[in-house]
Amino acid sequence: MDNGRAAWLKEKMGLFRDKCRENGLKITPQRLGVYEQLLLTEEHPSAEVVYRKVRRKFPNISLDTVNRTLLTLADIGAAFIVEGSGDPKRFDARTESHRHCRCIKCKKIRDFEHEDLNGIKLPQDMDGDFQILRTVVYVEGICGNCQKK
Amino acid sequence: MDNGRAAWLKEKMGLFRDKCRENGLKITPQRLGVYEQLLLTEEHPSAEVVYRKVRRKFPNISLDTVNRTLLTLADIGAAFIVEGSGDPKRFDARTESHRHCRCIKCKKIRDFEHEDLNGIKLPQDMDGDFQILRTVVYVEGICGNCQKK
DNA sequence: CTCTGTGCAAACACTTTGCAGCTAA
DNA sequence: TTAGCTGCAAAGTGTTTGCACAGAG
Repeated sequence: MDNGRAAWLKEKMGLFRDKCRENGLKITPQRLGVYEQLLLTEEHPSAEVVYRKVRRKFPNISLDTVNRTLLTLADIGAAFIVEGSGDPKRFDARTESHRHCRCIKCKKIRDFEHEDLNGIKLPQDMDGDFQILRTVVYVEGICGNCQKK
Repeated sequence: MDNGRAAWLKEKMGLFRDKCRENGLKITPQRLGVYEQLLLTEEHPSAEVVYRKVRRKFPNISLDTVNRTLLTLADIGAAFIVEGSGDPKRFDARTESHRHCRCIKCKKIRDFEHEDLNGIKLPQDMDGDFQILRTVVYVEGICGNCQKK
């Protein structure tokens, strides 16, 4: 099992190097380290968490580098920013069921209704004991206004 | 139309007063002002934006009050915090399609797969020109661990 | 009168930016 | 060699907390 995982890791790292080259990015030890830690963790870590892990291997790495590297990874598609996180809190007084669509450029949020989304059923017991409070469905994209620019 | 809207607003504000009483909250001008602004706007404003609006009517209100009031509104169910916003960015190196479920207490995010969610179709043209980049579906709730506490 | 809510200020957490030196290609 | 990357420091933004006073009940 461990062997399989080691091989998987090696392959992933190789693909990552390729991806860096394709995008004209230099292959630095820090970059490799950050990516490796992100691959090896099951959590969906914040920059801070990655930082703490990477520092075991690169004691001199800075939090900024981790931060910038993670954003770079997201840029070239080697990682994702977990949906919706990061911006200031937004509030909504509409209590009826409705959906949001958010422009990633100007951050505007518009409401919309869509039938298919309302009927979604989820596993009521995920691994036995996760109490579901709400199911979030929304759409991210670029609004007409921002496309023109 | 304006009359209809005025009546609607009056009714909403009345219900809000009731809700405050039910929850043992005092009815203060600031609280009413914040809620009213949130009702009247179509955007999904941040605390800052609400603050600027409310200040036209209550020049002495502070940003903190707006902030706290909005959180209180969310607490008693008079408003919602728009999904996923507010926390630090989180990253994920898994590039295959999968879903997240997030515990609102400990902020842990776990992956899960669910068939129904993958087939979702969205209106390809919302109001004509919104370019959809991705459809986000996730589940919020309380994980087994946090329920025990 | 009492106790919650408000306003102010300070602390805090996370992110972003500028710059000088370093290093992969 | 040189363009891009790193590390450090500082500033910016949004949120939280502590406390004294004011105002709702």
